[in-house]
Amino acid sequence: MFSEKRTIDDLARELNLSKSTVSRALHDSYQISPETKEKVFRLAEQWGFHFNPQAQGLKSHRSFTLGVVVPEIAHKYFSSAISGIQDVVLPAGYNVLIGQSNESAEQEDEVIKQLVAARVDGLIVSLSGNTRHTDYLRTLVRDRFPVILFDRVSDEIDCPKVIIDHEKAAYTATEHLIGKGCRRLAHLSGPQVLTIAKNRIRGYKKALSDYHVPFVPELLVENGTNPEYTPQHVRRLMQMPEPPDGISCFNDDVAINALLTLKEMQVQVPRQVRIIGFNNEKECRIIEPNLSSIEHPVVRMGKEAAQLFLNRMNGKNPDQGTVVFETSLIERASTGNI
Amino acid sequence: MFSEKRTIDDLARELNLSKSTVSRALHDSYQISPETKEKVFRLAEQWGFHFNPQAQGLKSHRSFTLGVVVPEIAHKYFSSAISGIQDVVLPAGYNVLIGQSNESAEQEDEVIKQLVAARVDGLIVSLSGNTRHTDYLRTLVRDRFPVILFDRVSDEIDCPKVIIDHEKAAYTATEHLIGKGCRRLAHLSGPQVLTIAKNRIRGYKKALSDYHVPFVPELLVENGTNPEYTPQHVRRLMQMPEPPDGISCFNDDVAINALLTLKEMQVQVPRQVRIIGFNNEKECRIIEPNLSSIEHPVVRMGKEAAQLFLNRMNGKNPDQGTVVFETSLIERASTGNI
DNA sequence: CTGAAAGCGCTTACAG
DNA sequence: CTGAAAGCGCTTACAG
Repeated sequence: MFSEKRTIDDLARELNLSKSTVSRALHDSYQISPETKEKVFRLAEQWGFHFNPQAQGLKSHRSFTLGVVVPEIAHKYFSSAISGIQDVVLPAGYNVLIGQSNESAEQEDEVIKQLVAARVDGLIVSLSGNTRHTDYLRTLVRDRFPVILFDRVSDEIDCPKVIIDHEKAAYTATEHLIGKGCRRLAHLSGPQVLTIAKNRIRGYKKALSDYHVPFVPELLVENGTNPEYTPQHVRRLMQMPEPPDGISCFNDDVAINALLTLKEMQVQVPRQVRIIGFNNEKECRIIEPNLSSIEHPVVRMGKEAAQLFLNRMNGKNPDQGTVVFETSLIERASTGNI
Repeated sequence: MFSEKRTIDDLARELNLSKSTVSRALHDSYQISPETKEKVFRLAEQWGFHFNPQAQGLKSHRSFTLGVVVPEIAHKYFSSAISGIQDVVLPAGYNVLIGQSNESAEQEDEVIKQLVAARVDGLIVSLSGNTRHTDYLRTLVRDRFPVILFDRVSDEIDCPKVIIDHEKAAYTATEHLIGKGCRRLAHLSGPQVLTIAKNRIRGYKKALSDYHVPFVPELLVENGTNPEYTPQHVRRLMQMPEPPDGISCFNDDVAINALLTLKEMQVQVPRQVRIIGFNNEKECRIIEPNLSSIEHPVVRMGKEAAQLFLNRMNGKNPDQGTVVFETSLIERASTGNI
C-alpha cells in the first residue's frame, strides 16, 4: 500500500489500456467511454490508488499545497485560525504547510522563502510583530503569486486581506470604559510596528476626543506583547499621582497579566480601575474578576482567508478587496458596575 | 522570482554547462572542479535558485515533508508539540503538513490517508480519543512506512513512541492529595478509549491501594473531555452523602471547569475539597485558587518525536523503543494546606 | 473513443 | 572532470 505504490502505468498494464486512457478516465474525461471509466475506477478503488502529486505538480506547476505563516503556532489565536483555514481548504484537496515567524522579521522572511521554495500554491500570512520591510512579500505579489494577508496586514502590500476594524473595536472598548465612568484611561498598546496596534491607538484617541476625556500621553504605553513588561508598566501607572481608572489592553494576555499584577498590588477591580482585554479568549472567563473583552471572530476569518485563496486558485473573483469582520463587546465583571 | 522560476537547465545554459554538471555542482559533488562549483553557486545564489522539490521527489521518492496528525490543532497542548516538531525538522529541510482528527476516528483515518496520498515521508501521530481500530496505521507500519506515535499511543502499533508515564504521573497526583490528608478521592477521567486515560486510572488505584485509602467506584467517573459534562459530574459528586475531599482530573481544562463549578456551588477549595489538574497549562496560574498540576514536557516531547523521525530518515538508529519523559508535580493553592 | 509521444525538472549510471 | 541519455509518474496536443 505504501512500499509498493502503484502508478497509472500499473493500472494500464492490468487493464490492457494505455496510461493516457487511464489518466483521462480517472479525471472523468468526456473522451472516455463509460465502460472504460467504470473498469478503471473500480480497479483504482480496489488498489487504493492515488495519483502521485509530485508528478502531477511537475506537469501542472501546482502543488495543491497552501502555506500559512503565523507569528506563533502555539497561540490559541493563531492555531484557531489555522484550524479554520484547514476546514475550508482540505475538502478542496489542498494541504496546509505551516510556518511560524516567532514574531521575528528574519524568521518570517526565511520561512516564507522556504515555503515558496517548497512550491506552495499560495500563502496566507499574518505578519510578525517586528516586520519592518515587506520587500519579499511585495515582490511575490507583484509577480502575481497568491498572497492573502490575515489580521496583521500591511498597507504596503497590495493583496486581499481579511481583517477586523481595529480602530473601531478599540473605540468601542474605550467608549465602554468611559460609559462606566472612567475618566483617566490608560492603554497598554502592542508593538508599534504593527499597524493593528497603531489603529487601536487611533480608536482609543478618537473615543477620548469624542467624549471630551483628556488624552494623557503618560497613560499611553507601548507595552508590546512580552509578558515581562506588563507588571512593571502597571505598577508605574498605578503609582502615578493620578492613576488611571480604566485600562484597555492590546490583548487578553496583557490584560490578564495586568489583572494579576493589580491583584498583587491589592488594587480593586473594577472598583478602583476597570480593565478590558482583546480577543475574548477562554481565559477571560477563568480569571477573577472575569475579563471584559472584544470578540474577534478568528476562526471565521481563517475560513474567509482560505476561501479567498481557493477563489484565486479557481480563477474566479479577482478579489483584491479587504474583507472586514465585525467585532463585538463582551462585558464582564472587570468593567462592571461597582 | 516566482512566475519566472528558473531550472537547472537555465543555469546550465547561462554557464555553458550541462545540467548534469549543474546538478552535481549544486550538490557539492566531489566529481566537480572547485572552479565550476564556484561559478554555479554564484549564479544560483544571484538568481535565488531553488531545486524544484517535486522534480526531486519524483526521482528520489521523497517529499521532504512530514505529516503531523493531532486531535485538535487549536489546543495549546498540541500546538506546542507541533511547534517543537517544527523547530527540529525545518532546519533539516523538512516541511510539516498538519492534519487534525477532531477526536474522530473517521476523520483521523481520512486525514492520515490524505497525508500518505500527499506522499509525506513519515507521520507523527497522536491518536484521537475515539480511535478504536488502528488497522490503517498498522498496515503502514508493517509496510515500513515511518510512523512515530506521540503521547496518545496504542499498544497495537509497533513503532517508536514518545510518551510520559501516565500511570506514574497519576500515582504522584493521587499520592499528593493523600499526603494532604484527602481520604475520599474522586477522579474525573478521560475518554476510556484512550490508553492514557486507562493508565491514569491504574495509577490512581495503585496509589489508593498503597496508602490504604478505599477505592469507591462511584468516585471514579468517566468524564471525557467534553466540557459540558464536568459541571454535572462535579455537582453529583459533591451532593453525595459523603462527597470527595480530593479530585484529580484528566487535564487542566477539566480541572478548571470543575473548579468554576465548585465556586458556583460555594464549595471552598482547598478547604472542603482539593483539586489537581494535568498538563500544567498557563491557566493554572490564572484561576483562583491557582491550580496544582502535573508538568508535561510537551515541547520537548515534540522535539524528541521529530528527532526520531529524522533518525529514521537518515537510516541511523533503528529506534524501535519508547522514549519516556519525566513529569513533575507542580503544587499550587488548589491542593495547599488549609 | 484510444494510444504514442513529448515534456515537466530533476538524478544518476554510463561513457569518455 | 563533464556530458548525453534514460527515467521518475504524470498530462495533453496530436494522430487515428
